Amino acid sequence: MVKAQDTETQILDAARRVFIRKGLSGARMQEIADEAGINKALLHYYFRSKEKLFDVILRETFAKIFPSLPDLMINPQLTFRESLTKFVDGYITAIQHNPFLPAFVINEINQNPDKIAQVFETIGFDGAKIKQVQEVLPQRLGLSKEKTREVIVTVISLCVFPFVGKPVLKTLLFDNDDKAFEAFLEERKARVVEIAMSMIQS
Amino acid sequence: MVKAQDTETQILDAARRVFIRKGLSGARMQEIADEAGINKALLHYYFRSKEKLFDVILRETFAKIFPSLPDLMINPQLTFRESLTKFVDGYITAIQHNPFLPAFVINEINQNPDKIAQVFETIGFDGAKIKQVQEVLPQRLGLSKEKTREVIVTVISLCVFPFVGKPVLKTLLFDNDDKAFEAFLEERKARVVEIAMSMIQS
DNA sequence: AATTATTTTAACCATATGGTTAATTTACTG
DNA sequence: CAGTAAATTAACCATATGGTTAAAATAATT
Repeated sequence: MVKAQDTETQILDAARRVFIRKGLSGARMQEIADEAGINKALLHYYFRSKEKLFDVILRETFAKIFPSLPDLMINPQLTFRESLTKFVDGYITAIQHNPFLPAFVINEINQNPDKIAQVFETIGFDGAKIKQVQEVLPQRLGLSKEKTREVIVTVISLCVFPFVGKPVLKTLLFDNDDKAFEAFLEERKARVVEIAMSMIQS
Repeated sequence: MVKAQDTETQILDAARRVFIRKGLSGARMQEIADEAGINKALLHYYFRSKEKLFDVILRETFAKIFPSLPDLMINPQLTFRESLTKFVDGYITAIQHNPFLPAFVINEINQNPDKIAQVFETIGFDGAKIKQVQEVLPQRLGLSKEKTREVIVTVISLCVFPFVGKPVLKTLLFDNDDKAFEAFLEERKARVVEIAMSMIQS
């Protein structure tokens, strides 16, 4: 049983790469097996079916892409501005390391919205925690529930969209210059905080 | 030849629905044929292959989702605020009528970024027009090229992201209340303008 | 009406694909 | 080391899938 854990990990690594690149319907079990350097039957031996394997990856990816939003409010040692800066910085940096995750999640969730409930539970975002976010954050910001939602949607939109829209934005605004686009994302971290703060003050 | 045009339209209507719902790899020629109420061979008779049919839909969809950005600057009778309001309003409304287009475009373009050049040309966004946007708009706003990009990315992010992130946002912030989410989008039209304007003034 | 051209369909075809199985190899245990 | 359990593989299988074809139906032309 020395190789068991190892094989499982190899499969997950390969599956992650292939699923994120091609999506559920675009991925091929044979391709995953090849990329893992193992026999295709092993995929079923360890994970039973394509769907099951996919679900593991989807949940795992979800966990990566939903950083602890609660951190935004739970830490009372920091001012809100500091919390927000930390959040935006960490979030954009995380996506920079996995730039294809957002498009992957968006696509698969839109394809199968019913999965969202289970997936959220898997990562510990149950109803209780959701309510917590919905109630504690407005209190801390001294804003209405509605206004708080505005701020959250704004922050997330600004952090995530540039990554999913990258091919188009790069073509339209950056003359396909990768370096320039990366630099832009870097500057954005501070800018997003400014935009959000100005919403709160007004 | 009375039915020719009609059949072609029926195929396109069906293909649009299926491709946008399932994407290129998820769509099935048989499903498109069934939805169009015709024999599968007709799909190939009219459009040769799945890819060719898909490309027609992708280009068409692209045209829908890239409204005349140039309008933002060409019309000098309006103040910039008025232009922007018109743009944001029109853009969000357009997406409201086709809420799945953004996720579709994002997914397919990320899957195949090389297609972006041809697709852009098809809708008349050639190099010349792109340069025009990049140069005229900063001039009109009295901002640097960089700052102008910030504003554009912000506006597009804020307009588009809520639609692609809808399942997640609805669960997380709106207790899955569709009505509430729609109302939020409606309010957003004005809010997005405010955010963009405050960026310009500072 | 007869002939020709176009449109439509049913039946196929080759291949791809997710999944299974029986046998083989490797690792573990007494 | 023999025997058992777990891991791995090659060969299959049933079905789905994009695409083709030859014949039938419909429309256009003379």
